[in-house]
Order: sequence, then structure tokens, then C-alpha cells
Amino acid sequence: MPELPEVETVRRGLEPAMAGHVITRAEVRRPDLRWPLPERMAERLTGKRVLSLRRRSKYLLTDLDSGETLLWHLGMSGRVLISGQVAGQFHHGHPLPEKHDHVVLDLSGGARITFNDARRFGAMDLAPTGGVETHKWLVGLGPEPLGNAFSDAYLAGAFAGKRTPVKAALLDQRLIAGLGNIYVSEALHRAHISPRRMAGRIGAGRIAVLAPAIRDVLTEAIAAGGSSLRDHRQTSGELGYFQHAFRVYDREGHPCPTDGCDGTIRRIVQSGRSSFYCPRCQR
DNA sequence: ACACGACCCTGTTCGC
DNA sequence: TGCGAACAGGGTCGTG
Repeated sequence: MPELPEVETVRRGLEPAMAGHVITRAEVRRPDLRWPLPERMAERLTGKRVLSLRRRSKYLLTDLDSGETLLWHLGMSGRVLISGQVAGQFHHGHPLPEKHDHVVLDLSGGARITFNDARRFGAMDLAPTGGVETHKWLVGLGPEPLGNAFSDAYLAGAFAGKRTPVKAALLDQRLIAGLGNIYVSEALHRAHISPRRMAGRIGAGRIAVLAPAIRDVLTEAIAAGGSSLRDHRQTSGELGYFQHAFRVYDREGHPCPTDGCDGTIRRIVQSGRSSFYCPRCQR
């Protein structure tokens, strides 16, 4: 699931279950995710208090009172479930291990956190909290699209001279962090820009429309609790609502939702991945 | 330096 | 109904 809004939704779900609590038990049920889990991960987590939960791009950062930060990436199919007690309320994630439950954490507040990832494209690592921004997963990332460093002026600079389709440029995490296949299609539709257009050939005026379109679609998706396609769930186990707000993603053959546009949504393949757009109002 | 394709792994959906 | 092919939110690596 996990593009920026989904990871942020997970972060917000985990915060009350983890922040301020001690990890009383850590179980690694399968040590080989995308890469091997860090050495002695269970011991390095057990007995440590969680100070805070942060997000950078599509990565979750869990700061511990041991001076280490647990970095998580959900890959394509990763999900995080909460079961047990959180602030007096009972959560039904799935309390007993199920297939593809790879890591289970029990918290002193009574919550159980389960990381489940069928495709095992997800990953975890432990690194010193001081300087975690220099971790190899984070060091090359572009600015957060919802942060102050992102603007239409920044985007214009990032696109300048790029001889690659804007679809690929927006997926490039070095240029802008956190966008994935769904929200790139959605943002380009809102800005009426074709995913096939060369990034370096988009005028400043249109970039000034695209930058806020990116921010808006992410903000709205976070407010809706993410999209959570197919079997993906929020930590509460509920489906995200934003999938119902998709204007083009996975809507091939549907009428274009742009006011006054009579186009039909098309699916094309760019660098091996689907793009959805309206050939009539996206140029 | 940059851009593109192949690849990692498993599950689900689609077409014949 | 059965079976193989295509496809799925991600990132990395090698090649030209």
C-alpha cells in the first residue's frame, strides 16, 4: 500500500500504542525480509522505551531510549496490525500469529504490534538516532512534499533539463520523497499534465499548479486514512477510504471526472508500471 | 551522469 | 473448473 499517506496513517495509528511505552517482548518469526534483519534485533529492542514515532518519506522511524532508531519500510505488501489494549481501548488486529507475520512487538501498555508482509519487499534496520538522517536509506531522499523545502520553485529546479517523462521524475525519490504509483497518477490528473510529458518541458506556470496538486492529494489522502488497496488495512484493520476518491488510478475506461471534460481514462505502461490518465484534459 | 530494464517474492485476478 | 500468464503499493542494481 505504502506511499506517503499510508505510512503516515500507520504512524498515527502506532503512536498511541507505542510512544512512551516499553517493548516488553520482541519476536522475529522470519529474519529474511528484503534484507536480513539487523543483528540481534530482538535483544536490541527488548526492554527499550519508545520515545517517538516519526516518518521520513515512506520510512517509519521509531526512536528508542537506547539511542537507537528502528527504521521500517513496508515495501509493496507490508502492513502493521495492532491488537490488544491501547489507552483503555481494545484493538482487534490479529492477536495470534498468521501467515507472513514476520515481527511481533509487545508493548507495556498492552498493545501487540504485528508486521505482516507477504511479498517480503519490506525491511527493518537499527541505527544510532543521532545522525539517522545519514542512514543509507534516507541520505539521498528529496524533500518531503508536505514540508517547507518543497515548493513550485524547488520542483522547477528539480525538473530542469530532465529528459524523462514526468511520471518517472515524480517517482524518483531523489527528486521528491514519498510519492508512489497511485499518487503520481492522481496529482498529474489534477494538474492536467500528461504522464508522458518530458519533465524538463513543463512550463513554470504549470509547475505552479502541479506542486499544490501534489500537496493537496497527499493531504486529502492522509485525512481519509490512506487508500489501502486490496488486502491492505490500516492498523485498526479498517480499509482506508481514499481509494473511493481516486479520479484516475485503476479506473481505465471510466469517464474523466474533470468538469466539462468528455475524455475516457486510459492505462498505459511506463517503465514497466501502469499510469492512468485522461488523454483529453492532460497534456 | 543519466535513463532504462531486470529483478527481488508471493498472492490474486484475468483470459483461454 | 483448471491452469498459466499477467499484474500488484516498492527500491536496487547492472547495463548501455
